[in-house]
Amino acid sequence: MRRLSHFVFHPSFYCTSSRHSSNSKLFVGGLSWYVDEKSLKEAFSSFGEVTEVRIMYDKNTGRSRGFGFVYFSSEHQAKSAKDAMDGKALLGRPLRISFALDKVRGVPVVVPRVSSFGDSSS
DNA sequence: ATTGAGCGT
Repeated sequence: MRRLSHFVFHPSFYCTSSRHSSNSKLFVGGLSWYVDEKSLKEAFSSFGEVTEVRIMYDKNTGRSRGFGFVYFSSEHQAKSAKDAMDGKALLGRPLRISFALDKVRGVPVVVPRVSSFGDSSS
């Protein structure tokens, strides 16, 4: 028996501490440059509850970059949608679905709180 | 106007 990679890493491997990890976030690529968020949501709503759909658009031309992100209510739905829609085609183009990374602007930044005003030496 | 792997404010 040829044993392929039985090592299935959890998507949570990339996130060490987060309320909403990437396990519920799906990176959808290979999208057509004419696909809208609503169309993508409609295409993924059949596999789970899509809470949010974000497609990256170009800042200059305004066209879609051909990739976006799909937010699911649960990891189960995201995984199911990925396993179901990954490899399929939308608007004539095959979709590339994978778990999104933890790229978020709201990074927990540590703010040094000065609780003592006795520091007069700047 | 076009192009086709990717990971975003």
